[in-house]
Amino acid sequence: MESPTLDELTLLHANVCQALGDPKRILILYALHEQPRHVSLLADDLDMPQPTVSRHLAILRQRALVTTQREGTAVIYHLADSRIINILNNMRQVLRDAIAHQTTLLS
Amino acid sequence: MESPTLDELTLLHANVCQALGDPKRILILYALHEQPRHVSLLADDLDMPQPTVSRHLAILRQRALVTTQREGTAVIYHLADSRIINILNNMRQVLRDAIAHQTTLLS
DNA sequence: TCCATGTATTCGTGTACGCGAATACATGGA
DNA sequence: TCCATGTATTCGCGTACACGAATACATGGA
Repeated sequence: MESPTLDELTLLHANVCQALGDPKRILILYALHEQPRHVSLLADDLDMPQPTVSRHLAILRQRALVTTQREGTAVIYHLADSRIINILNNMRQVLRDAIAHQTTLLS
Repeated sequence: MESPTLDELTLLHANVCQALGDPKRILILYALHEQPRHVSLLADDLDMPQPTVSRHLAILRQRALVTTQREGTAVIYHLADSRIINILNNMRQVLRDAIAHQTTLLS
């Protein structure tokens, strides 16, 4: 494992942010924080097709935002780092404050 | 200004994350945190074409991540909320830790 | 081995993004 | 008004993403 240059780190950084840039993935991360789950259960709970959930989980896994653990035929997904939820919550608060300052976000 | 539903908030949340999901925009935000600047100076400092910087700034402005202030013909861009930098730094730390745990992020 | 359960992948399609190049627009001074 | 400076937008193109549908793959039990 090499130590990445600043540009490489910025690129990885952007990749992680991009992974967060989809509403379904945000819902998935919050759901996994509440309780690790296997794919089908997650699909049921969030009312999404199983292949859709699987694809999004693959992206999150590739970006190291979630981890997996096999259990028979099922694969349990966990949030990789609970600080991710803190980050998401912080962003949400900044967003709420921005809305409160009557920007044109909702147009 | 209405208060958004959970889904609307999640969508706005994703929009903000998506705005962070580009390496050039991350560099722009860090640069603006260091010092508010007008577009051309930012373009010079970051070695990007002026239209490119302008387009990225428009996206960041639309997502309420930066604010503007006219000064003659120039437009000074400011970071809207310094907490954004905290968030980015936190993400970067999580990313560094993930790399240290030898995931396959660099493949 | 065959089947059931659960997960991942492929295919085709429509949409959205990012860019370089060129150009339009806005502001202020002569 | 005309020009210079600085900023925003349009156009065309190539790429990347997200989806539904269908299907392939993996695991464990009978």
